[in-house]
Amino acid sequence: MVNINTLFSQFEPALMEEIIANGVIKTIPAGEILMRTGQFIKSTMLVLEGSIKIFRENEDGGEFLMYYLQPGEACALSIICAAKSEASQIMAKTVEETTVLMVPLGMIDKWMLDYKSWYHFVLSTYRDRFDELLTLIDQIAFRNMDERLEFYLKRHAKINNTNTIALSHQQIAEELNSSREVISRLLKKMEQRNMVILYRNAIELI
Amino acid sequence: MVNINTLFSQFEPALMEEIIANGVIKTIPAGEILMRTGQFIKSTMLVLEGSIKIFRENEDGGEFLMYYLQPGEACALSIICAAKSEASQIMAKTVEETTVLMVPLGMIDKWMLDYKSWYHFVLSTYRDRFDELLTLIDQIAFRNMDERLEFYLKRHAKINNTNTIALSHQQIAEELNSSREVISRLLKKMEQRNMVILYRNAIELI
DNA sequence: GAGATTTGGTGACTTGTGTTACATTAAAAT
DNA sequence: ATTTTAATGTAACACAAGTCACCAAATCTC
Repeated sequence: MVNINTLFSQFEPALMEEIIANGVIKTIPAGEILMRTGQFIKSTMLVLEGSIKIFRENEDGGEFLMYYLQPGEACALSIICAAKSEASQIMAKTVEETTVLMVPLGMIDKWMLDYKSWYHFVLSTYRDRFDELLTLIDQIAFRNMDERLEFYLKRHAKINNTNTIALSHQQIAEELNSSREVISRLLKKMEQRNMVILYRNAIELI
Repeated sequence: MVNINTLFSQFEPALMEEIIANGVIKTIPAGEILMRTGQFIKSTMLVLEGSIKIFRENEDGGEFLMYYLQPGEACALSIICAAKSEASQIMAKTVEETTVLMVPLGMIDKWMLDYKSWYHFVLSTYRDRFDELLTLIDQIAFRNMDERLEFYLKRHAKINNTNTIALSHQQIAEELNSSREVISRLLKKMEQRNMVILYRNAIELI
């Protein structure tokens, strides 16, 4: 069982009680789509365990990575859309079995006024996602694929707290909106420069 | 004199009074830098007249366009940047003579709790900028330069409410992080397809 | 174990776009 | 009016990255 109090220790006790009273804890298997482009958002969620990938789908079904939601984080877009009851522009999918706390839309507005810690949490969530998008724009606007790949691998390693990235070249290519051959080629070059060791379905950073 | 009441008609009277009491109206000449990468922000601003360009500077001084702030809009980033001690990666600059209403940062938090219309305004500002960044990511991740140029011209025309875009090829190239020759080439092709008419320092959309 | 599928490696080619170099024309400055 | 500067046109080339074709090895399925 996840300890919500530890994960969201910044919340004041009264807010925590309300969250527990109004929220629904749900465990979702890996690879499930949580939000589809154009879909209306009925509730927001706080991630308790696992991780959620936020991405944009291209014409060929490639899942262009925007960022990951980790435990202790919330979906910024759902909070914003909640206020306006508008359709989402992005897709969300669990990358592993994930436990979330679903919070009804009505509560979000209410808590903003009632709890300073919630207000700061929401603003900080929004700020962090904004920053993440700025970094992404930086990458795709100014960096070549070799730099983007390196950045991607390092970030992946950091998030999963390991030096071994368990992904196929094909999966990486899709998340970077590139092609398998290009990624294979660049990875081989990185291996020759002793930056990585390549295995089947795995890449070790050194 | 600009009519603040018309521009921000959604604000409740009490809020409007506070805005007028606490805000400072300032007119800034064209081409002035309002926010520099890494700068600390002391106040946020509501645009009353003119327009402000939000962009990212690349190594060569090119001003990669993110979006424009128009009358009736506020700078979402100023709130975001203020709370973060780390360097903001964006810059803001007036594109024409611009009148803004400067609001001390302390007021922003306060009004969020006191005035529902302010709360909705700020959240809606966030949401709109987020949307704008998503559209930008879409463009640079999935579109070729010809499509991006077309999108850029149409948006520019729409914002300025005219079919004639008064920009040099060089300026356009910088905002799209491309080069002058490439833009000239693509514009010529568009002219041959009867999509535009090219003048010196101006492009007419047809 | 045989065949099918997934994953990765690689060479040849194509395309989009950035670069270099220089010419031409319009506008501004003198 | 002449000179200077800024804006635009264009050809030739370079390079990153996408595509095609095919192969080899690992893994899964029956």
